[in-house]
Amino acid sequence: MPTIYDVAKKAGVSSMTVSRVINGKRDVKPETREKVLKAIEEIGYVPNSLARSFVLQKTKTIGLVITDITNPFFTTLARGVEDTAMKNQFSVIFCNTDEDPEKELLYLEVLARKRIDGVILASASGKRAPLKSLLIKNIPTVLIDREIEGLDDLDVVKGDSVQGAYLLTKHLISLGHRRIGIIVGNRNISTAEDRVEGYKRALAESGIPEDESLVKFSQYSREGGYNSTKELLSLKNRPTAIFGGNNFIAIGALVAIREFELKVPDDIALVSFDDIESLSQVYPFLTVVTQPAYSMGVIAAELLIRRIEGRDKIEERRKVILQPELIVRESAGEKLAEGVRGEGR
Amino acid sequence: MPTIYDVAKKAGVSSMTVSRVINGKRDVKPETREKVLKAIEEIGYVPNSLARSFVLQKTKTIGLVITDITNPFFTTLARGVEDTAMKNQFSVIFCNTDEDPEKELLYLEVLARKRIDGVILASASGKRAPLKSLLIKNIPTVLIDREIEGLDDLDVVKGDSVQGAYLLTKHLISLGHRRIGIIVGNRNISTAEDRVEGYKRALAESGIPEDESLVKFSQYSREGGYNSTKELLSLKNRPTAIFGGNNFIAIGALVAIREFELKVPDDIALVSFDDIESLSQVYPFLTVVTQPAYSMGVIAAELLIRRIEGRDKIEERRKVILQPELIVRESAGEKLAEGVRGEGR
DNA sequence: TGATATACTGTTACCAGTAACGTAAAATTT
DNA sequence: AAATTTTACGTTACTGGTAACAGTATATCA
Repeated sequence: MPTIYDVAKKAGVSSMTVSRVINGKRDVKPETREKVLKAIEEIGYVPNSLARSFVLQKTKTIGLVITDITNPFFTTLARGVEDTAMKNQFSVIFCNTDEDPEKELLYLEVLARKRIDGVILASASGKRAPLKSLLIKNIPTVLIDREIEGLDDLDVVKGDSVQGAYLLTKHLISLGHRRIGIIVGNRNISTAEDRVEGYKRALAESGIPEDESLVKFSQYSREGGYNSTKELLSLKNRPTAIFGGNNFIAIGALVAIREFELKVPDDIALVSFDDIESLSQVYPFLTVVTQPAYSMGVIAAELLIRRIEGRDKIEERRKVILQPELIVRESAGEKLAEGVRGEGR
Repeated sequence: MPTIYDVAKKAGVSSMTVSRVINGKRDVKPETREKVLKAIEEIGYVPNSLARSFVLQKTKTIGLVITDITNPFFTTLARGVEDTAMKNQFSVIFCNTDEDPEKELLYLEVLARKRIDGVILASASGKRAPLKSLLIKNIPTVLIDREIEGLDDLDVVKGDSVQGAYLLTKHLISLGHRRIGIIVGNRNISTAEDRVEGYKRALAESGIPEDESLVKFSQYSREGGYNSTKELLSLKNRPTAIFGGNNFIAIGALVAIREFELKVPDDIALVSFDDIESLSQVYPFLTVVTQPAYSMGVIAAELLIRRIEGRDKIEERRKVILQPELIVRESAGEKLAEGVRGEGR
């Protein structure tokens, strides 16, 4: 593969002149520029950003570490990150951790070795933070969706899980539900705790006593939703509504509910944190709280890139909290509820 | 950031010895290895793969160029690619072209500059192939999902679109439909042509005359599906069934159908090429032909990596064609159809 | 016991760019 | 016309690894 020296020789100039032409620097006579451009064309020269990155100590690449690109929330978020990166001439390396802290660590190590300029991280590690090692190595990092305890100096872009869960729970309560099961992810993950907190706040506000058997810290996955829902449905005093802590949990819950030969919303209500766009467009059924995933990705990427480019040198740590939105559809039995509420229950 | 020389000095050895330890080469005395490992630990050394890639001329990175990660088909495919890459210690840079050949070209240029080891490409360019320039530069490439005319020497992994469309059309015909509208992507894209071909083959086999007004080369997007469906529904002689050329088109079609205040499947049948997993789990309604997207990603990545590692030196170009599967659900009016067929229509 | 093989470690050169500095020629100022 | 500035280049050194080769010390062999 031809190098900058091949071009230089062909054009009868030094490699520095070629370098200047490629990088659009001034200090090159127009005729010289033409000569060089022609040589590049003829030779079919493609600059080697590897070498460039190596001397400049910047790679124009960021890492995106999420749990699963297959989750529509992260898909959309990833799209926001990529679009923004692209706009700023950055590339994105993407990594799926599957909620496995070890895999996360492995990926971060790889990314650090590649000397990426920064990381956007939806961490699976939560409280235990072995990844500290990495972050200490001074890679600019923006946490997304989830916070990490003990790393309070990092930028964060996330949704307001407490408020979202509060809204959703309130909605269920307003429809007459008093026994509401909630299923969230692993206790280590900040969103899991936050969503339970919002849920409990709504209960408290309505004077409904907490029942720990209705609160399931499980996994943010279909299996998690499925298993925990079966547990909830097997309770002597079965809940009348289930709050799926994310979209995958809600899907798993639905499968379990179907297995119990129950109907949503007639026999049991089901709501979800995070929408599933492709579903809602076809079948606007699930009542959900939705987060601006795309914006989240965009904002995180912008923040990170600004940090990388050093435009934010003086600035303090940033924490961006985006507000969720309640979208009422049918899965909580809204129509039925009209009547229930009408009876002044 | 510490370098290999810092480690070497600390351990009292040469940089080569450190290099050997890092890369697990033999020829290092156990005690020396220990010394080096200790120094690495103490200094917090992270190898610089940038420098390594630079001298070794390989980056352990592949590029994944698709049209839109937001499309569940590509999401799943991407996951297959990433998992396989990860397993082989490769990273993945991902790129969304939005079916824009210029963006595609831009990305390929960036990837070439980064000296990635290979590309997996779902091209938006189709017949015009400006990307030839890139491929000529000898980057191992595997085409995925779509072929490119004139580039017959590249490996391909794709679904059998002709067969898939044939199955789906046959199914509609078996349910009594004779006027079937089909909407696919841009004519440049191989899957668009293939799907129309399969559709026509099924029609011909059943002695149904072609009607070009029922064949829409549009865009593989919701808007494409939406607009073309409106056109189809505005025909004097409206089709009784619509074949969405991919999942996004089907979603757009559904929106348009709803706007016309038509019911699926009572007033009109709708089928789709490519499933939408999160939808079908919640609401198994759409009758579809589905492709093994994950496997497609895995196979493409394996093929590419084998090529990169040179294990396939002698081997000819590979073409892997995966078979689609018809999943009959409700959106083509299957139950109703029983009756229709019963009447021997 | 000397010759030869083996195990281990170091030296040198190179990968493809760019920053920083240097310099000659042209342009401008005095 | 000489001095000074500006323009347009070139030279050198360096980025952090590794391949290839070169030792040296120790083990094995004839």
